Amino acid sequence: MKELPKAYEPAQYEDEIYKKWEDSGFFNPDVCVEKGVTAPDADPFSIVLPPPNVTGTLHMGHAVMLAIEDVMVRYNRMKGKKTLWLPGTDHAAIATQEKVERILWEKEKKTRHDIGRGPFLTSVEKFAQESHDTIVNQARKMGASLDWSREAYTLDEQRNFAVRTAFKRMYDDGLIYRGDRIVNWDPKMQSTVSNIEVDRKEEKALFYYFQYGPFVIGTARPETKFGDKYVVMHPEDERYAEYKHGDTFECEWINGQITATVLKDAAVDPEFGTGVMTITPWHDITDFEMAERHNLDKEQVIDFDGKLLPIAQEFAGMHIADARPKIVEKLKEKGLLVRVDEEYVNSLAINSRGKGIIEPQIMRQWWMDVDKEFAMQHSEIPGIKSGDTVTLQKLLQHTVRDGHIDILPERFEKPYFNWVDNLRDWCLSRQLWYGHRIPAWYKGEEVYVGTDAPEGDGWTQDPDTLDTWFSAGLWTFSTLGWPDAEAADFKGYHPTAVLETGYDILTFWVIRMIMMSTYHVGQIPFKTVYLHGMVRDEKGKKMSKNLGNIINPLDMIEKYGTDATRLSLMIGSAPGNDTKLSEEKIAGYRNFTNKLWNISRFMLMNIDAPKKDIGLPEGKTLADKWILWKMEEIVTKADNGLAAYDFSSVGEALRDFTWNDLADWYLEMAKVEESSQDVLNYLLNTMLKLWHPFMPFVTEAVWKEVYGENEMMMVEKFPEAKNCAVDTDITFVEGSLREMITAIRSLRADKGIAPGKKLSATVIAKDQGHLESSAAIIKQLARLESLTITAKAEKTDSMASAVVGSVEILVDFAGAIDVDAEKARLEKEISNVAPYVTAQEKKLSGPFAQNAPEAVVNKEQAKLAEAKEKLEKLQSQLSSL
RNA sequence: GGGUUUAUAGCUCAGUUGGUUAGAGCGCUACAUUGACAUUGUAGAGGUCAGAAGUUCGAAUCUUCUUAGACCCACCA
Repeated sequence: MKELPKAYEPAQYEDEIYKKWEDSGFFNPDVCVEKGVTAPDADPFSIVLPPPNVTGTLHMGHAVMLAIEDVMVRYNRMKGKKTLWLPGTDHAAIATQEKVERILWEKEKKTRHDIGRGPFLTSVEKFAQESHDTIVNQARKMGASLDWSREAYTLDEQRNFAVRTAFKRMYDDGLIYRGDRIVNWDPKMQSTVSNIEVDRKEEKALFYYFQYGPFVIGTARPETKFGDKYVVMHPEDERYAEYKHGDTFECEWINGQITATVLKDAAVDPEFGTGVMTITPWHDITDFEMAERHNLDKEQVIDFDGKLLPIAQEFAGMHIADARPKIVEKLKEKGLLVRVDEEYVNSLAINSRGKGIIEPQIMRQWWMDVDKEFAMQHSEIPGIKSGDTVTLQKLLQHTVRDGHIDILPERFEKPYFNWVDNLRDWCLSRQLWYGHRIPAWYKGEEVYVGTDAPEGDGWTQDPDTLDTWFSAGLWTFSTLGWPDAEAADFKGYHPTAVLETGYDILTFWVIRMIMMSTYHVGQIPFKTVYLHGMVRDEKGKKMSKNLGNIINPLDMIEKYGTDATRLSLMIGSAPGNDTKLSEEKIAGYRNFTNKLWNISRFMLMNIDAPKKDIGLPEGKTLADKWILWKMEEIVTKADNGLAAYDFSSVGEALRDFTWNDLADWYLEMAKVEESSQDVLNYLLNTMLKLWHPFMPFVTEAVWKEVYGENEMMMVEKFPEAKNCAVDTDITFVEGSLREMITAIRSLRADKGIAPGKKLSATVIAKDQGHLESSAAIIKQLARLESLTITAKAEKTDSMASAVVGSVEILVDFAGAIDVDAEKARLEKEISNVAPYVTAQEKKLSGPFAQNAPEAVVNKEQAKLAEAKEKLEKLQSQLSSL
C-alpha cells in the first residue's frame, strides 16, 4: 500500500519530471524505436513547432500553441506512432533588428549606421541568443515534449544553405526576378516592407481641391504633386467628354507654367472628388500602375528620408510634413486653392513593426512572381503531375480547393482564398542587416545568382537581406535535411501531419509554406491546418503592456502549476475563436489537478500491490459494472475526440467523468461495496493515461510514485475501448439509483435535517431486485438508519415523500412534519409536472402524432406515461396529508 | 465597400444532422466537516436562448431582416 502526500505541489515535481523525460530520449522518435516503445514500421506523426521569434519571452499565445500541440503529440506518441515534434526559433529579421535598434537608441542614442554593419550584427546576435535561451527554457516549463536534438534556427548555417538553394532554383525557373517597381518604403527603418506588413490607420486629414488648368483636382498629399503633368479621368465621364485622350494644355502649377496632358483611364472613380486626378507615378500604387499602362515618365519627388528633392525647388530638402502647409499656402496665394474638405478620412499606411509611416517609392528590388508559368520538376501532389505547367498561385489554389488540406475551422478557407486569389508579386528584399543575405552578386551590369559567391574578382554581393517569411516558408522541410532529398528525416517525416498555429498568421506563414513546399519538394506540407484563437483578458481585451492586463504564463505556472495553466487554455475554447482568460479559471483547474491527485491517493490506499499492466477486469458489483461501462464510454469519447482535434470537449468530458462519476459517485459507492482491487487499479491506470496528454506532469508524478522512478507514463499506450454492453444493472445505477439517493438527500436538506442524523425510509417499487442489492449503498449515501423495500406501504403524518420514475420514496422524519410546508412542497412539484403532462397530451393528440417519425412519437409517449405516473403518485401523496 | 464571427444563468462557455421540461464550471445561498481531498462534500436559487418575422407537427438549432460587439480584406487620388 502506497501513500501519496496529501496535496499535489506542482513545483516539487515539474522540473525534475521534465528532466527525466528529456534524459530518457523519448522525445526523439528514433530513441523510441531503438528502445522498443515504438514499432519500427509504425506510421509517422510529425509536427513542426511554429518557431517563436527570438525577440522576447513566452506569452499566452505561445502557451496555447505549446499546450495544444503537446496534446496532439503526446496522444499520438501514446497511440504508438513514430512521433516527431520539431522545435526551432525564428530570427524574425525585421522584428529583431527593430528591437535591437530601439534598445541601441535608448541606451546610447546611436543608430545602426553609427556603429556599422559588423558590430551591429554582433549585438543583434547576442540579443537573439539570449532571447533564444530564455524562450526555449520557457517552452520546457510548459511541458512541451519537443525533440530538442533536432532543434533548428531559421538563420543557422543549414537553413541558410536551404535558403540559398531555394532562391537560386526559383531564380533559374524565372520565379524570382529583379525589377523596378513601387514598394512600401519605411523611411524610419530605411527598408521596404511587404504589403502584408503594412497596417492601415484611419485618420482625419485635410483634403485639398486645387485648380489645375481647366480642372479641379483633389488631393490629401499636395507635397507629391510637383512632378505631375498628366491629368486623368474616366473615359465615360460625360462631364469631361470634350477633353480627348492625348490633349495637352498649358497650366499654372506650384512652381510655374507646365504643359499637361489629358489621359482617360477606367481606374478613375468618377464618384470620388471631382472625378479628375493628376498622376504621381513614383509615390502611389494606383498611379504607378496607370503610368505603366500608358508608358508615362516617372519622377522621384521625395527622397528615402522623406525629404523633398530638387524638383521641389524652393521646398527642396524640407521634410514633407513641414513642407505640406507651405505648399498649400503658396498655391493659395496663387489663387489655385479652390476649397478644403476638413471631414476627410484618410487611411494612413504604417509599418506594423516600428510604426514608421510608409512612403511609396519606386525601387529596384527582388520579387517573387506568382503568375509566371513553370514546369513542375517533381510532384507528389494529387492532380498535378511532374512536368505539368503551373504557377505558384495555381498551386496554392489547387491544394485547398481540391481538399488536399483541411483548414480547421473550415471558415478560414475564405480568407485563404481571398488572399490567394488576389495574390500579388512578393517583394523579397529588405534593406535590413539581420537576415539571410540575398545570394546575388553584381559586377557592373552583370548579375550572378548562386548558392555561393562567383569565381573571379570584382563581384560584390547584394547588401540586402530576405524577408523573414522566405526562410519561414521552407520550415517544414528545411528542418528535415532538405535540400538533401535523401535525408532520412525528410523521407521519414515529410509531409507533416498537421500545422497548428494562430489564425493571425495564416496569410503570413501558412500560405508561404504551402507555396514553397509544393514548388520545392512537390509535396503538400501538411494534411491539416489547425488554427487557434487569440488569448484575451477576462474582459475580452487584447493583452498588452500598455493596458497592463498581461497574464504571464510563467507566473501562472509558478502559482498554479503547468497542468492547470494548460487546461485553462484548452477547455472552453473552440478552434479559431478567441478565448478569455482569467486567473480564477486557472485556479479552478489547479483545484482539479489536486482532485486528480487525491483520487489517485485514495485509490492507492485501497490497492495492496498496484499492477502497471492490468487488463479490463470483470465487474462483479453493481457499482463496478457501472463505472467500467462508464469508463469505456469515456475512453471512446477521448480517443475519437483527440483524433478529431476536439480538445475542449474531450477535456470537459474527462473532467466531468473524473470529478462527478468517478470521484463523487463511484468512489463513494466503492467505500460501501468494497470494490475489487483490480477494478480500482484498472480505473487508476486508465484515468491517468487518458489525462496524460492534457496534464503530463501530475499524471507522470503519480505514475512514478506508484510504479517507480524509472517508469514512464509518457510512453505508455493510450487506452483502447473494449465493447462494454449495457445491461439493466448498469442502467439502474446510471438512472434510478443515483436519482433516488439525490431525492432523499434533497428531502432531508429541504426539511433542514442535519446531514448526520439517521433517518428511516421506505421505498415502494415493483421491481425490488436491484433495490435489494443496492440497499447498503442507498443507506450509506443517503444516510439512512433503515430502509424498507416493499410493494405497498402506507404514508404516515411523519413522512415526506418523493417520486423518482416509477418509484415512490417515503422518508420518515420521526417527529411531526409541518403539514402546510409539506403540502406546499408537493404542490410546487405538481405545478412542475402537471403543465408538462397537459402540453404533452395536447402535442400527442395533435398533428405531431401523424407527422413526426414513429421513434420520436414513441419516445414522447413514454415520457408522457412516466410524467403521468409521477403526477398521480404526487397527487395521492398530497391527498393523504 | 466586401467578408467572417459573436450574442444561451451574474461571469466563462457546452448544446453534433431541427425532436430534453435548455446543460456545465465559476460565482451566489443554505448546510456539513479528524477517516482521499476545504485546492472538499451535499442540496439549492438563477435563463422569454439579443429582437422581429417566416419555414415546420416541432426552432436555441434552418431562412430573412434588425440591433449590438469583435475581427479580416480592399490601390479610391
